[in-house]
Amino acid sequence: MTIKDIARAASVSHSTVSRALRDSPMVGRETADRIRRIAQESGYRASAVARSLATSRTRTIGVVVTSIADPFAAEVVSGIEEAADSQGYSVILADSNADPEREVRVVTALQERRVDGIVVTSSRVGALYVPLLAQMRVPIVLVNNQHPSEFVHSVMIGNREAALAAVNHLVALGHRRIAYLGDRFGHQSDTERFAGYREALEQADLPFTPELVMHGDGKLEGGEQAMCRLLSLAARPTAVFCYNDMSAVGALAGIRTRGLRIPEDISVVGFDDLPIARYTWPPLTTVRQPKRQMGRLAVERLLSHPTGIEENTTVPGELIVRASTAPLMEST
Amino acid sequence: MTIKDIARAASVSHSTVSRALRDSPMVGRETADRIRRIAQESGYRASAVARSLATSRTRTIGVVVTSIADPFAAEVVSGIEEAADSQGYSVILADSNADPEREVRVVTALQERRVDGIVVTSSRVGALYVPLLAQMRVPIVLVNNQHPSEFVHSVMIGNREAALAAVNHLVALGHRRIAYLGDRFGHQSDTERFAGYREALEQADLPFTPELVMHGDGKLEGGEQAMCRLLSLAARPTAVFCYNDMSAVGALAGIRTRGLRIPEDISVVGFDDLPIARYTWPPLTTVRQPKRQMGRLAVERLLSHPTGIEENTTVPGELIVRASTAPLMEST
DNA sequence: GCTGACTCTGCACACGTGTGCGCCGCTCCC
DNA sequence: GGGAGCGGCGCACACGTGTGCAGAGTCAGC
Repeated sequence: MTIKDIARAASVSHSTVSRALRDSPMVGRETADRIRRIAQESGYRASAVARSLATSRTRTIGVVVTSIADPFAAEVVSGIEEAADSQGYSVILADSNADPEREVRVVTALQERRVDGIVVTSSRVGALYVPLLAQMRVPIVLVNNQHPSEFVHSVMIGNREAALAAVNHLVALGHRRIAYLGDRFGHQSDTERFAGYREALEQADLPFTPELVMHGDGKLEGGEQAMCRLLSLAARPTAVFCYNDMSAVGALAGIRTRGLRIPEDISVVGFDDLPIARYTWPPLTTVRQPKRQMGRLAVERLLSHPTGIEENTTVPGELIVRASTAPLMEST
Repeated sequence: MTIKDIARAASVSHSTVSRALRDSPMVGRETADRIRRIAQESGYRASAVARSLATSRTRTIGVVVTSIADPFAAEVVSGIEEAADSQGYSVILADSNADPEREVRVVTALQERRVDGIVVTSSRVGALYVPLLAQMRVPIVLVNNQHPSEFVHSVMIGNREAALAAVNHLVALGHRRIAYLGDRFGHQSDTERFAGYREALEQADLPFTPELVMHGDGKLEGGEQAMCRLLSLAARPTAVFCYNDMSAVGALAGIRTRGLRIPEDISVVGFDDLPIARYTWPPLTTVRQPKRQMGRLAVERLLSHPTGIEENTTVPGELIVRASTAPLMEST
């Protein structure tokens, strides 16, 4: 069932059909109506692949994630999908699963599929495929990451400021031994949140203690393990600022396994404000990222700057205080 | 940069280049090597869209989800991606966001993009787009859902048996007032899990009490609200079997807000075994679904049964007993 | 040396849609 | 009445790759 079949049925040329279906003013009123009726009745669906070949635009965007099972990435992708759909674009999902070999494979695939743009979320700085991406003549938007290069835009959260606010919150509650539970993969977000942490300590005239910095994997397991290491310290922290909510939830579990109470014995702050954050016990104090909106913004940047100069958009985080943080107890 | 440019550089016809790059035995050894070297050096990437047009196969599979932000769907998609990648297929993600209008839009898009197959996960029975799907001449696999139709395969968990085992576990612990916290969208999974619940009651000679059945939305909010309704009953349940882990986590929060303890006052069982289930407090007793494997299986079915007769694959669930369930206390 | 078989390469067309340009017929105006 | 202008339509080619078939070249066997 192609455009030619419609043409035959309507006794016109295929060009006229093509124009009629695309609402071109070049075709007469009733001819167009007749053609559209026939197309409708026969259940005709234009071939996007033929159209792509002819127009050299595919109306697809590639989305690269480290893992779609990561809730943060999933929320961002949800926003991307929404914006893409509303503009008539489709999303090709490329899950690298943090496997370097697979990273280059999926990026090669996106290149062959001639996607009109690429959004990369939660990538590691210096990942193998970044140079590959750069050589494609296609706009790229990095979410929560930056890369010095042309064709690369970014949508970021104000990491340093948000981390500063989160740690200031702990300081204001009287905490002095505040740990940082980071991520070990060298994300730019981690570096910047850590910088905010240090800045808060400095502003409060608190000493920076290297032992109070531990690295997880940004996931539940790593968060728990890193927390356990923190709890084994001779002088353990009374509060922890975590790289993200998943780490924080892991930390909550680690703390409870030791028989300690939250927030009485130790306060915990996360980052992301995943849906689950309201439902942990106790509910998690965290920094809200407008994850869906960031996804939508990424698509907007992509489609409005076909190949312009680099542009970096920063959205603010918002500290959400719940019950996992409390004033320092006198006992310590 | 096309196949013709390579042809010119190698002083051969474009046909020979096409064959050389596809490792056809029809082309001479050193000619092929020369062509491949030139292609390599010039960074040539074949156009998947032109190839698709010529071969009328796109090597893409469409994945329809109600929401990619749902952790169960995300895990399944992760498995789908993995299997697709290993077979050289790409995934087009179509997130319907439970919006009927958008459902038909995304399915139309998949149709126009000429995907080679479709996996639908967590759909609602009788969703608007199911007939649309059926009329495409493309293999379809439903995950945790079935639909009587040709071209439709399915990969399911043994819902009834698993639910039976879960509720039997509660019965064995001495519980007699066991609630079912379901889903209100009419998923087939919900119906089947509910059937397993009733069967377990029957086998244990326990009466079925309609008030003990409440419906959430399969997400955190709905789980909490439904749980609150259950706790408002004059004779409240001592155990709850939940449709899925997200509902269960919501239920945990609802129970705690009432100042009750888990599992001392009330036992909770989930379904899915999401990563988070090990990290709730207390860790959640639940039924494990091999989510990634189900995704991989779906792709396998898709690619091995281009258009054969309908085939239904069922994988078993596994009860994982953790700390959210305990023997009934004497007090009640 | 001729013939047949085999290897390698190129020609030409196909896939389905978009589009520049030319042609036809009508209308309007001088 | 003739020419200009214009609306409506078709011709032909383009997009980049795959492939059936024919033809050119080589080699071995008789």
